[in-house]
Amino acid sequence: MRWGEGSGVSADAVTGVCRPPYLCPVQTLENDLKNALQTAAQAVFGQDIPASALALQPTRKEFAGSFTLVTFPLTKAFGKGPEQIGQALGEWLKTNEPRVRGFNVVKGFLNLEVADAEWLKLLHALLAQPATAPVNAPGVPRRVVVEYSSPNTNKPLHLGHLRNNFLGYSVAEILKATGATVTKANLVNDRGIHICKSMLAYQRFGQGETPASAGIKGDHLTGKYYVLFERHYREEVRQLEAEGVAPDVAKRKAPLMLEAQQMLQQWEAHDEAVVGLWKQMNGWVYEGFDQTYKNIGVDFDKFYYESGTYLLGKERVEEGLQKGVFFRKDDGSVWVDLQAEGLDEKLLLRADGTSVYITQDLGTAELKYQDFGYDSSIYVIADEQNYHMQVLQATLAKLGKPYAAAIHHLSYGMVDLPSGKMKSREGTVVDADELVRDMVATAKATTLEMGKIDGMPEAEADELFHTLAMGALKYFLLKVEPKKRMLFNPEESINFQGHTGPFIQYTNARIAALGRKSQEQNLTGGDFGSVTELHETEAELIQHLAAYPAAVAEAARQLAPSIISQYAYDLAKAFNRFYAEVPVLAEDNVAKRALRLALTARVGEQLRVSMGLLGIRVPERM
RNA sequence: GGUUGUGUAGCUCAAUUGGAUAGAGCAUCUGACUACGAAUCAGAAGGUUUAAGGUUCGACUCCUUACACGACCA
Repeated sequence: MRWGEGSGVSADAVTGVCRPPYLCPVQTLENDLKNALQTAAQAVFGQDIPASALALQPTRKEFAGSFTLVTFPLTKAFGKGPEQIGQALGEWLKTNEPRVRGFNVVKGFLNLEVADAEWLKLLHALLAQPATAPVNAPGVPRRVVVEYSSPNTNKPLHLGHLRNNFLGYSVAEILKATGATVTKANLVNDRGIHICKSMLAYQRFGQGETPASAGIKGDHLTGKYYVLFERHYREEVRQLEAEGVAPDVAKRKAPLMLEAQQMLQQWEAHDEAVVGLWKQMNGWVYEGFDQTYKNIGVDFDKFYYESGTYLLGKERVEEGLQKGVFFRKDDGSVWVDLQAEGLDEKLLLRADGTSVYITQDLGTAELKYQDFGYDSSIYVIADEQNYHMQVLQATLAKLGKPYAAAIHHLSYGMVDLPSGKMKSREGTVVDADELVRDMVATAKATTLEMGKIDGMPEAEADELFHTLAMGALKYFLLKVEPKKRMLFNPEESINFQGHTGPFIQYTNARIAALGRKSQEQNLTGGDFGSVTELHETEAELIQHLAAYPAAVAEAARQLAPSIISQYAYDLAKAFNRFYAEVPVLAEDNVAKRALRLALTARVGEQLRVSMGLLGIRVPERM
């Protein structure tokens, strides 16, 4: 990974120093404790703790304490056993460091208990900054293009696209949260043989049908003809094979395939009729995509079209030939030799001069760099393209492009169904629009059954059902680490209880209800400076709140929304524990009540912001 | 065949990048709504982390080999 080598990284981001515009309070507490540990080590052992051993980790739930130092690595340098070291450091801290209220040593682990006053200080520091303040994330690039979605215009979006869209959107938002300048780009694959297939089928069987006349979304209508092509084509192949033609020959020589190829050539030759049909059908598809994108809540700053970049790609191929890094074979086709890079020879331009996928990728990369001068260009693409992306990067490097090293493939695993892999040609896909519709229906049924939104206006209720459905779906797809394959079981996978989006949404609805009630009862605000002691669940909540910057920074470094989803879940969980254990509105002590209200409101905001990074909205009631 | 990814509780996923008794949710069982929303909380049960070696204070994590599944490249 090449994070941080780009020139646009700010000085603060590089040094890791956290300054006011950035959100970083827990780091200061951690740093204070680390400094104290260093002082203790000097005082007790006359030595420094090496930087590699100075990492504090959150203490596990089953032990007392908040931060833990692992003392095993110190045994050699200090010439003492791990327990001895822990005990000695702990005792020194307890008597000399007011931040440390107590400690315990379990084997090689020194667990530090932080004084309540310190948590209260931390809470004040947190509240002094808006929850939306950018997060200090050393090593994360500053100018980023995130390319995602990148659909083909011959069929509607399916479940696999949803994972892609949610990942891309979320990664972009997470990077933005670190203060990076992010462009969301969508490279539309609007040309090629697959497009001609649906065009050809439409010409044959369409009889002038339009989305309006058929009452079907444009992308679905076009997809219908794509499937129709495949069906007739397979029939032709079967017939040829029955006549004794070899299977691979039959596939190439079936009349429909030959016609589709001819159509592609006509398109490249700007044949008026073909281009007209192409424009018409692509227009339908874009209308359909727009609706879907809007419905699932993703957006783009910039659209690229392969029809507009493949010529630029051909220029790059020419450039490579002139530089002598590409070569031409006897049949006229152009190749690049990447064997030195551990890859293979790769075709860049066919013998007939037509482009292949990678031709247009070369053009698009160039164009993106011209437009945005990124230090990092992220491609959200399924892992079946791993090899292709390596080839692309290596080829750009051969061309000596400065941006080659900035390319990063965010590779994600396929979404499997219980019945196996989705295949659009065979119709075994989960259609995105249909899935969302089903989810909304389920959310509606579940919510109405709960009976908690009686009297809510219909429009508002419909929006709520949509918010809940998308929350469940997005959370489900984003909580899994991207590179892992995942299983989607339509009946069982989507829950509204447990480790889900709606669990977190519900937590926020409770918080919002507390907010409403405190308004009604005039219990708002107030100073809580007089509070000196905290309930265990309160301290825990503060620690979770303060962990937000670290979670965002890590998510940005790893391009892993799953880290954010885990964070939001932990925070909601901690709040629900707090909620079950201590009264908020019913607390008699005015200062304590004020503190709990402030804490509650902040948790709500933090949940809203965190879920926002996943593209999930949180409702006020549900 | 070559390259590469994955393999953790019945199921779906975690594990702060080498740290404690491997954690959550679903499903199963038990308890809690006249303090603020039970889509919640508290608890029980569920594991030889695919297998066998190795590295070390310490391995789901790193190394070697094998097995299973997937993807890509001929």
